[in-house]
Amino acid sequence: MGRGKIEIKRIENSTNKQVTYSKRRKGIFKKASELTVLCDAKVSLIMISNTGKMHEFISPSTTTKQIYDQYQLTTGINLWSSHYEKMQDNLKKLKEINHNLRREIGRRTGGDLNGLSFAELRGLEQNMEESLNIVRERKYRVISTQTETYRKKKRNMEEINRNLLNEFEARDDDPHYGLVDNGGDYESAVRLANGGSQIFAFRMQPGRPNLHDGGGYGSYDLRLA
Amino acid sequence: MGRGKIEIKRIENSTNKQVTYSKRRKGIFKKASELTVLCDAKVSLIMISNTGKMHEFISPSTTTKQIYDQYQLTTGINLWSSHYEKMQDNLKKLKEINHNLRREIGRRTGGDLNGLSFAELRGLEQNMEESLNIVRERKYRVISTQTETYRKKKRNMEEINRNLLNEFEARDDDPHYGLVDNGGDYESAVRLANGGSQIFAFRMQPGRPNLHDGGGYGSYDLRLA
DNA sequence: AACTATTTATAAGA
DNA sequence: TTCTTATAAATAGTT
Repeated sequence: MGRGKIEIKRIENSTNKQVTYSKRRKGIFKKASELTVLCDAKVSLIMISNTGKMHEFISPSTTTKQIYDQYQLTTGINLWSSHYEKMQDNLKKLKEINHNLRREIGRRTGGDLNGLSFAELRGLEQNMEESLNIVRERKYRVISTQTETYRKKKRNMEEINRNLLNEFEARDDDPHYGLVDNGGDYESAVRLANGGSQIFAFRMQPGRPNLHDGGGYGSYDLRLA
Repeated sequence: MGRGKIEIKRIENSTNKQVTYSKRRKGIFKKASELTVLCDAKVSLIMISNTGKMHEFISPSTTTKQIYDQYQLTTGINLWSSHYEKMQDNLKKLKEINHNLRREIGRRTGGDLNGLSFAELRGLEQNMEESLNIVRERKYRVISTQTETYRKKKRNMEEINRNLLNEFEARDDDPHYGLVDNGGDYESAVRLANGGSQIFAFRMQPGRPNLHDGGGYGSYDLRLA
C-alpha cells in the first residue's frame, strides 16, 4: 500500500528505516486500539526500535501486569521464577536456622528434652551451669558497681547534709533560710544518709520478674516460621 | 477498508465480533511481523479476546521475558514487585525473629549481658536456675531408668550364668558342651554379674563432652541472617 | 472460508 | 518531520 510494492526484508537505509518504523508503528497502534474497541479484547503491545527506543500500547481498563499475569497462567511460563528462587532459598535456610535456634532455646529452658541421651543431658547441664555462673558473676559485678555508686552518692549527700546542718545552725535567727531553696535536695540527702542498703529496695524489684510480660525477659513473638 | 465504512465502537453482534476479531488479529500480527523484518525492531504483542483466548506474537530472536525486562528497565515499573513484597516481608520478619532468638541464646550462654540491668540479670538467673533444675531432673530420671534397665539385665544374666554353671557342672564329662554355642553370652553374663555400677563406665562418657563437635550439643551453623 | 467493493495504510516524493 | 497522493493492503459485508 504505497506508491510501489515493497519487499518485506530489512531496510538498509537508516533514515528510510526510521521513517517506515514510525509510520508503521502508528498504524499498528491504531489497529490495536481499534481492535480493543470493536471486539473488547485486551492488548499489550510493546515495541522496541533498532535504536533502542521503546513504545507501548496497552488497552484501556487493563494493565501490562494484568496481561502478563494472564499470559503466565495461560502459557504456564513463570517469567519471574528465577527472581524468586534465590529468595525462596534464603527463606528456607532462615526457617531451618530458626528451627534450630528454637530447639536450642527450648532445651535451655527445659522443654523438649525427650530426644536427648544421658550423655547429652549431662553435657547440656554442665553447659548451662557454666552459663549460669557467668550470669551470676555478671549480676554480682553489676550490684557491686551499683553499691559503689550509691556509696559514693551517700558520702556526697552526707557531706551536703553536714553543710546544710551547719548552715542551719549558724543561721537559726532566720529559720526559713536554706530550707526553701534546697528543700528537695535536703530531703534526698537525709533519706540517703540513713544507709545505702535500703536504696536497693526499690531498684531490685524483689520477687521473680514476670517472664511473660510485654517488656519482660524472654518475650518475643515466636509465631512465624 | 471494506464494503462500507464502520464506526469504531463495540460490535454488539457476537458472531460478527468474533469474525472481526479474527480477521483484524491476523492483520495486526502480519503488520507486527513485517515491522520486525523491515525495521529490525523487537515486538511483543499479547492479545486476549473477549472470550478469554490468548494469542501472542513475539519477534524472532527475542523472548517475551527479554522484552519485559527491557520494559521494566525503561519504565522503571517493576512488574513483579508485588510478588516480591510478601516474600520480603516474610524474610524481614524471619530475620528479626532470628536475631531475637540469637540474642536469647547468647544471653543464656553467658554472652552479651552488657545491656541487662540488675533486675533483668536476676530474672535471667532465676529463669536459668529453673531450667537447669528441669534438665537435672530429667538427667536423673534418665539415669535411674537406665540403672533399672541394667539391673534387670544383670539379674537376667545372673540367671543365665547360674543355669550355665549348673549345666557346666552337671556335664563335666563332656567338657566342650555349653562353651561353644554360648561363648559370647557366657562372657557377657560373667562381666555383667560383676556388678551393675561398672556398666556406666562406658555409657556415661566421663568428662565434659566436646561442645563444638560435629554431632555434639549446640553445634548449628549460625552464619546466615 | 472466499469474494470483492471499498476503506485504510503507507511508499515515495515534495 | 509532516503532507501529499498514487497505490498496495486490509477488511466489511456478502455469498
